Formats: sequence, C-alpha cells, structure tokens
Amino acid sequence: MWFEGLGADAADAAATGGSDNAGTVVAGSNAVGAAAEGTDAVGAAADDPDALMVLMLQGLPPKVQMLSILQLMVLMLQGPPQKVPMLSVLQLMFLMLQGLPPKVPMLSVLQLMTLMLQGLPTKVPMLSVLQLMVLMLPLVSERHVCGPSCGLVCSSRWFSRPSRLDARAFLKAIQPASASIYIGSYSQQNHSGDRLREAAHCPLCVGRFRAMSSHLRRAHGVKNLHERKLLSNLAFRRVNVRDHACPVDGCSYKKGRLDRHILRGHVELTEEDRRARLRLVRRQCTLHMIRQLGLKQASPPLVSDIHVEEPAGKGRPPSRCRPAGKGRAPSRCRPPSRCRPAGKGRPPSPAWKARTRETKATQARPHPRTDRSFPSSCFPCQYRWPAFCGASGGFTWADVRTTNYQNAVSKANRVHVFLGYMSEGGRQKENWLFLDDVERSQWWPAELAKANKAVTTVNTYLKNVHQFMKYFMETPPEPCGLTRSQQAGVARALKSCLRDLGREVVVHQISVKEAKVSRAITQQHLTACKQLAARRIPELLDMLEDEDLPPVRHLFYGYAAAFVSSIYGHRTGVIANMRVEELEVARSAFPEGSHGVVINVREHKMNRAFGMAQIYLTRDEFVWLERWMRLRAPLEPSDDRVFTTGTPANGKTLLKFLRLAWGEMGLPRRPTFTDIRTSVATHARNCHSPEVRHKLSHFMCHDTCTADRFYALHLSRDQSKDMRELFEAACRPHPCEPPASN
DNA sequence: CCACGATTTAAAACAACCCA
DNA sequence: TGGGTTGTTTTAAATCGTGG
Repeated sequence: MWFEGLGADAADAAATGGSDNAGTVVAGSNAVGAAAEGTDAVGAAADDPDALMVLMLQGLPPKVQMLSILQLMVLMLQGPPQKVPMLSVLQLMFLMLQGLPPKVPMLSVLQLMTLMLQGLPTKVPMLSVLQLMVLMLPLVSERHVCGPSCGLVCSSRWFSRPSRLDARAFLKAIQPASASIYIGSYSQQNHSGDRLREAAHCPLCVGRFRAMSSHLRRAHGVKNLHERKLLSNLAFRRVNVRDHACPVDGCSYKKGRLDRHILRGHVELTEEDRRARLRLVRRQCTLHMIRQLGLKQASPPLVSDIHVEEPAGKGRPPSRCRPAGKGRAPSRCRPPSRCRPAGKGRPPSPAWKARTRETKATQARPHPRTDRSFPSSCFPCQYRWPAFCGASGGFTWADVRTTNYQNAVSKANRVHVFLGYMSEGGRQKENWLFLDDVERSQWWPAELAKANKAVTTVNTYLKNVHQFMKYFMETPPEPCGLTRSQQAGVARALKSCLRDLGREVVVHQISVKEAKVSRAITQQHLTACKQLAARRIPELLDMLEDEDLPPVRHLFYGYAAAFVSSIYGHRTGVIANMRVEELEVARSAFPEGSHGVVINVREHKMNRAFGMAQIYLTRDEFVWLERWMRLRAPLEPSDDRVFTTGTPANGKTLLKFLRLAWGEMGLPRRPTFTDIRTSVATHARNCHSPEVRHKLSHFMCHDTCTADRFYALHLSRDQSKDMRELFEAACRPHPCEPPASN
C-alpha cells in the first residue's frame, strides 16, 4: 500500500511529525533543526532558515535525512519557493507519501526541493492531479486495513453512491493521516478521520465559528491580515508555546515542550485545569505578538483590543498566569444576530446540498450553466492542508484558488463523474472491471451532450478521462482486475470518441470566432473610449478629492481600466495586478520633466515568457494615477494593488467597473477585457508591418504566431479582396504558355 | 537524423452563476 | 455582496509527423 515505499525512519518521522513539531509553523521555531540532524553543515544551519535555504540552493550532501511532511511544510512556509506552483508542492508531498517510483533516482527531500528551487521541474514531468487521484483511488478499497505505520484513514463510503459522487466526501474518506496533521498544539491532534475543522470560540466574543477569519473580518472589522491570523490561530489553538516557561506555581520548567509538559507532567492538576493553563499561555503569547504588531504601526490598523489587557513592553508572556477564562477580552462584537454561532443555522452539509441540487435539477429545466445533474466536487484543501491557507510569503492562497486549484477541482470532478457513470447499476467497483464496457464509455459524450454541455466542453471532459486512462494503464491500481488489453480498449474507445468529436469541435470553434468578430470593437469606438476616458478621469478624481464615494471610485476604476485597455489591449490581470510599489518604481525611474512613464507590471499570466507587462503613460496621464495614490492611502486597503477592491478576485470586479464606465460613455454592447484585447490585436495585425506587429504583440504579451493563429479569421473585406486577387494572379495562365490540351 | 511546421495537450484565465 | 463553483476559452508548450 501507500506507505510501503516510505522508509521506516521516514514513516516514523511522518507519523510522529505531527506531534513533535506541532505548532512550529505559527511561531517559526526551530523544527527545521530536527529535520536536518543528518549532516553537520545542515545542523549548523538548522536554527537559521535562511542559511538552510542557501544551503539547499548550493546543493546538499547526499546524507541528508528524509524530512517528515510537516517539516517540509515548515520549510515551505519559512521560505516559500516562489517559482514552484502550489500544486507541484502538493504533488511532491504525495510522491513522498507514496514512495518514489523506482525509476527516479532516490533523492532526499531536501535535494528534491533544491531541484525545485532551481527551476528544474519544467523538465521533470510532474504528476498531474488526475494521476494523483489515481494514486489515491486504490485506497478506497474495503480491504485496506490501517496498520501501525500506515496511518491512513479511509473507507469505501464515497463509493457507495456511485451515481452521485461527492468529491468532498471522497477526499475526506481517503485522506492520508499525514495530511491530517494539525499544525497546532499537541492537544489538537485528532485521528478521528474527520478533517472538517471544528468550530472554535472567537477570541473577541462568545460565539463559536468555523470560518473564524471571515467572522473576525465581518463581525469585528479585523482588517489586518496578520492580526486576523494571530487571532484565528489563537482560536484554533495554533500557537507555539513550546519554548515558554511553565505557568504552574513552583514549577521551574522553562524550555522545550511546554505543551507536553503541562498536559503530561502536571498530573497533580485536573485535566481541565491543565488545559486551561495551556490556553492561557497561548492567549498571552498571542497578546504579545499582537502587541508587537501594533508597535510596528501595522496597516490597516489593528482593531482588536485584547492586547491592551496586558501592560505593553514585556518581551515575553509572563510565566505566572491568572486563572483561565478570566482574561477574556471585552467583546467588540456586533449584536449577536451578526455573530451566528456554529450549530445554529449552520450551512447545510454537502450531502444536504447534493440532495437539494438533485431536487432542483429534477424540478426545473436545466440551464446550460446551472444544470447540476452531474455531481460536483471540490478539493477541500483549506481543511486538508491548513498550513498553506494562511501562509504569507511568495505565493498567495488566492492565486492557487483561481488557477491551478480551480482547474484541478474541475478535472478531478470530471473523472469522478465518469467513474460514477461507468459504475452505475450496481457493478463491482473494487476490481475496476466496471470500466470494461467499451459501448457504455462511447455513450458518455452523448450523455454529456444531453446535459447541455457544449461540444468543446465534452471534448475537454473526454480528454481528461482519456488522460486518466493513460495514467491508469501506466500504473494500474491495486487491486485491478482489468487486463492490459481491456485497459487499452477503454482508452481506445475514448480516443475514438475524441476523434469523432474533432470535426464538431472545429465547427464550434469557427462559430465562436465568428461570434468574436461580431463582438469586435471598431477603431472608432476604441478611440472614442480613450478620448472620453481621458476627459472623464480628471473629473472623477476631482469628485473623489471632495469626498470618497465608492460608486465614484468604482467608476474611476472602470474608466482607468478602459483607458489602458483600449490602448494596449492588456489582459485584465495586468491592470488588476498593478501594484503600488510598481507605480513608485516607475515614478522614480522617470523623474520630473520626462515625457512619460513606463509602468512594469510583474504579476500576470505570461510573465514567465514575456517578463513584465508594460504600460506607457504620458506625464499627464500618470498624474491621474498619482492623484489616485494620494486618495487611496487614507482608505488603507488590505492589499497593495493600485485598483484595489479589497477582494482577491480583483479582475472580476474590475470587469464590472469597466462595463459600468463603458455604459456611461454610451458605447455599444458590454465588452469584456478579452473583447477589447482581441480587437486591439486584430487592428494591430491589420494595420502594421510584420516587424511593427511583432513589437506590438510583445507589448501585449502575445506571440505573433499565436496572434496570427487566433486572429487570422479577422480579415477585412478589402483584405479578403486583396487575398483573392493574389490567388487569382497565381493561377492566371501566363500569356506565353500554350493552352492546356484538354 | 534533423529541422520545421502541424497538431495536441494542458495550464491559465475568464465569465457566469450560485449561495449564504 | 463576496466567496466559491462550474463551464468555456485562450494560448504557451510539448509532441508528432514529414520532407530533405
């Protein structure tokens, strides 16, 4: 099974990592030290994460011991390797759990991480999420028995409802124990298999909540991310108190494992008393950290006042403590109606949701987008890998949610749906024989089409499932009753469906392109947009300088986005991700008196290939942004995006504002950023020489060949006429040539 | 065998929608 | 209204096929 490939030491480390290193993430203690005991060099760097990272980059000696998963996570959090996409980290973790495949030379985890940091994974094909799913599927077998070193928590629950698979339940059912390691205090550990985080007491009021961060933000107005994180960690007992002095009178214990010391050592106290003392140390530790945060004049300003409970200025929470529970802060909570305690009016369970959907689907005529006749799923990553959720540093959780994460969720879901479809009718699931039904698999596209899926969507689904089958064939799960030829048969059937679908897909794509042409924005409208925006933006800024009204601000965002977009056709992300810092860099690079300013935006889709997206603004235009920056500062937004909306899904909101402004300008239709981009690209292609086009495309972060391929259909009438003349000229008989004999 | 164009794959982005 | 999910499109990168 899964853990067989994992060496005994490493398995032990993984199994005990949860307890031994619990809490290290929160306060960043020296858990890495334990990881690195293998070599002197690493040992020396153990207390200094930066030094360790440097060491890793330099290449490590081969003796380094395997790290436990938790230790790896700690490493990640302490020095998130910015180049590595989130999923590959998860994939690496799964690889580790499964034991490395025999063909891969055995590397220590640190060496693997070194490779990843050096950017090699582009050459090393990473496992796709689907492949991971396949790896996970065998665990679902009833026969799996958790041994002492396995620690897997799984059941065949999810397979009992094949027609309506619930990926949440599925993932919950098969989660490996290592993924359920709590990054929290020892007492928090829980091997019950239920990964759903329990509701906890809010540190600022009496309510119990599961979505603590949301509660803190909405109910208490805790806008500062760090403050919210500290409070949330306190609520969920994720505070590292190991190195603190024992609060029990007369006890001289000072360092090491305070959590274990209190819970196991002070047998003279009742269990409740022991826990209460631990709670208090955690609370005081948090107060201390919040106080430190307050001293740094954090922005947005802190709102919780629990840190004023204690006189400021002490370096460390005192070892003496008041009885537990009495130090609770005065509540700043809004009336109880806003603070809905968990348990009352709790959101419906996924199972309930599934039932509701089912009912709805049967009652109403399915809408192409809203049809829920196929099961939905998701990766409950926020519960399975809690340490990543609030990780600060190189990557943001929001990034993962919007791209890799969403796509992974979709793909996994499609495979579930397919497996569910194939196993309908009480077929035996454990041996996978239900897949050996070529005819049924060939009906799958028709089933999807019946559910109003577009042909391209059906195509995507088929590709996902085909990809799944390919991986299945390469690494058949245990137990698998399918012979090689049966597996190949299923894959062939899927492939042939894909081929059949090919023609329809092309027709569909052409119609999509036609629709795109019909949405194209004329040069006149683009110019009008630019001129109107240039006139309106200063007016809006004047209004904002008088008074900050959100509707005006939103309109300003919309006009600014429309202005930039209508000139350069940049992606939404380029405008949405423009950062204050980047504006400041632009300003300092082009001092007063220069004719304009270039803003380099770092974070957008193609930045790996094209470097940074660039926006050139004249002095006058840049002044708008400078005025906005002055207006923006007092608003104290939670992120550093220039056009901040206070939400991570910035582009989505920006489109709304763009359309708002577009409407106000009296321009036709409601274009998206992509429509504008397509139009700009098309006009650029039509008006300029290849050389100029290449320059323009690069500015838009487009490949010319890509642009040609996707915008080639957008020939104007005159161009088409020219084209025909060229063809006719080529085929016109030459006057000197003799006429054809027949 | 290699270069180069064509085709396929899959990551990433986007937009609409749902729900609490 | 914001956060989350799903369906669809866009497009870079990988792979395949073919002619020289």
